[in-house]
Amino acid sequence: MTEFLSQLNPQQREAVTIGDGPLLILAGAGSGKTRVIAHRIAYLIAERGVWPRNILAVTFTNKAAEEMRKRVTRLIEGLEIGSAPLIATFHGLCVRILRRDIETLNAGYTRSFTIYDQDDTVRLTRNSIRDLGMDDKQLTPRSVQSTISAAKNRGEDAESFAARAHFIDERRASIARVFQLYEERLHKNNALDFDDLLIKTVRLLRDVPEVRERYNDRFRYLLVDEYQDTNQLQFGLIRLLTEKQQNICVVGDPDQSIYRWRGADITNILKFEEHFPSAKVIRLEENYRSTQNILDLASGVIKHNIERKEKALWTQNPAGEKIRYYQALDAESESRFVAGKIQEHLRSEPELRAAVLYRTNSQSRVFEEAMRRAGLAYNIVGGFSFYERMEVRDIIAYLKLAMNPHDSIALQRVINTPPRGIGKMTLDEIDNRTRELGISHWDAISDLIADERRLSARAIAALANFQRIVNQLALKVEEILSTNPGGASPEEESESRIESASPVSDLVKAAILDTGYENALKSENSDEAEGRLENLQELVNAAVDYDEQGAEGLRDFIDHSALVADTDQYKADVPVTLMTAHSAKGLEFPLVFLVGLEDGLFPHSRSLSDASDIEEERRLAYVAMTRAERFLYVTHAVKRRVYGEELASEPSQFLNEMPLELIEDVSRGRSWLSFARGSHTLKGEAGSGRYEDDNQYSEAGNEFTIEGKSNKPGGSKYTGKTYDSVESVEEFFRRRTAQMGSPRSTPKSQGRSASPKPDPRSPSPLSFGPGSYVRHSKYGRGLVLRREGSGEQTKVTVNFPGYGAKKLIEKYAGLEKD
DNA sequence: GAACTTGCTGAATTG
DNA sequence: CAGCAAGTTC
Repeated sequence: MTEFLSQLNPQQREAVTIGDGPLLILAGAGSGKTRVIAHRIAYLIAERGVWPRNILAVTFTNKAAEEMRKRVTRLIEGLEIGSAPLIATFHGLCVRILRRDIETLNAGYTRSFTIYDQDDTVRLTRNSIRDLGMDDKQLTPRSVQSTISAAKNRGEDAESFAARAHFIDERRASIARVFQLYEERLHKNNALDFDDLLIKTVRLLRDVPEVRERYNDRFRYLLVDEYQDTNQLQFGLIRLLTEKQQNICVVGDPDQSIYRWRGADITNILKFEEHFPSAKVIRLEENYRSTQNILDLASGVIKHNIERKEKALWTQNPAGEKIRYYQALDAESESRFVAGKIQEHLRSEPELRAAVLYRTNSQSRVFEEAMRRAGLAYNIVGGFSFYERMEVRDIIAYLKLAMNPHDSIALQRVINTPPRGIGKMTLDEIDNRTRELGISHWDAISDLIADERRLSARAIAALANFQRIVNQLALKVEEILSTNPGGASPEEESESRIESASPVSDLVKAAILDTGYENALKSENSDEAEGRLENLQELVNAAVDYDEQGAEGLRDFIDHSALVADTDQYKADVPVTLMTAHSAKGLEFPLVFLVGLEDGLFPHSRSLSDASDIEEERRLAYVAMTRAERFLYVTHAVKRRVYGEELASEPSQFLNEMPLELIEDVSRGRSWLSFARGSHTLKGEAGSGRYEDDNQYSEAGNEFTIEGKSNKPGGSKYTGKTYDSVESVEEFFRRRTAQMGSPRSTPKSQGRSASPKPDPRSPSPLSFGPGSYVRHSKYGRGLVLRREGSGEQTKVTVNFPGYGAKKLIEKYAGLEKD
């Protein structure tokens, strides 16, 4: 059984076989990270006699968990083992623990709590804002919810948030009030949001020693994947779970930390050895995935991060093809290029799998269309997943309601879906009642029906109808619950019961039929309704998987629908996969297209103002590039529609950070790259000197510690020219203007690119067009990159050497012509 | 009360 | 260009 060790290199083998105690595996991209975890699990079971149920492996995504499960199963196939190791996502693990033990927390939650997903929490936030008499236009539910979530992730509760908010500003104080009401209502509804899943679990383990003890005994070996992305709460969870045994093995790569915005704390991995003093550290630095060229390209980019420790990732793979670069006119032509290239590759290698990686989900649509036109089978990961479809969520809401009619969010969602004559007036009345008596919406309905005076007979009838529907469904749930006690001992089960072979899917069917949902769709008679019906059929199919678990299965099924956010299980045999760079983490493809490499898109505009945000973007680009095994294409478009408006877009700075000698230009006509090359030789700098590091860091060895944020560079870190550098931008504009003048340049569309929208209305004397120099009192001399808006709101983006690009309101910036 | 129309504002990444 | 909310009409 040790034969599987022979497939590993010495470092991997050590990581797999090393004994108990804390272990940190620093695994570069493509170094066989998942493989090592899977092997370690198998090794623990097969060679060290660890009981599988004592092993817990935690991942971030369902996809990763799935993959891990598959690999482990393959490795331990044929062994006589009674149980399987638990491989789950953080959230999945928490649900599991809470479903069992939350009541011991004595905080008023019951084991049948509901999970609110993003959609639910935003609704709840909106309700809270309104009920506090605030304006949900000034305080948009979405942004308030994300502020709340960020606070919860920092470990702040409503009270401490409020205490601090007081000193900040009015807006913050308002959010604090919403926060409080939001929490109150979650609690009243016996509901937990995603953050609560972690928070409550940590609290449970912290406050209830018996429970902590039990899980410490149960999970004697804990393995964590993508450790660089853990946040404070997850760290807390890990520490509590390993308190006793200290058998904690984490795997991660600081260069692939891309979830800071979600509270991920990179110091978790950087300080692992401080947190677990007896920790051993193993580095995996040989890359098995990519060609030398791809690796060099990715390294060339990630090198520009300052908050980083140099790492020696290497490969024995051949240099391979050059990286191909394409400059497209717009998003459509970009997608056409990609589809065309995929076809070309498939012609010579029909088995090749391709991935198209973009920064934002909204980019997917164009590619989807291009694939369809090209007749390429594709699938999309992320974006609107199956479980986010309206009709699917409606049916789930009915099921939730059947299990817990006091779930007000679910109730509000479906009380009049399909339309059954419960209108605004009636709903308002229910709301009033709810508030007056401090009861749930469900109770308010009974109350109003009994009252008779407050509503018209017609409204009362409609409410009674709704009540009947939910009750009927609840009754079915109860029936099945009593006849199919999932999880009960087998003997008990075998006697007297008319067991349904398909309890869960039957309930889903009932929720579709008995609520009038199906009829409403059928009578619509449209293609859209047709599609929805198909989706619901699909939902029933999905439920079948849970039938064998009996009644417990319904709970699991509903949990699953909340926790499976990405369209998991992208079929590996489909030739093309479209997804965000984030979703691609952990995957690999022979052929990769990294698209939309434009300033403001990738790196995303929201990150431009903050240096460490840019660094995270760069890591994201690094993740994307290192997904490629053999062929990598990088593309960008010259213009793109944003908000339905066509805007000129500049090449991403990341393009300029790529070692240009590795790149082959396959654009039609002159491109940014030919410009970049031209300027390069013009300056007569030696190719190798271009990205020279004056590195204070690369020599410092392989300590994966951050060199402190104090890295105030006297200048920028490298001496080469970046896209941002004043000279290169200047040259770029010169080139562009020259190009535009030439009669052979592409007709009409190109005229807009150099200066987006010269506004005819405000020929202000203070207008600084792109390409001109300005002087700022604080930042000094800079070059105008872009100009947008008009009149009072004219904003200019100016690049100041040493400070980076700043967006300024022209009117207030006090700029002078230089 | 429901269906339709207009008008407005606002998208990053995920479990 | 969306998705949503308020306004309008039947």
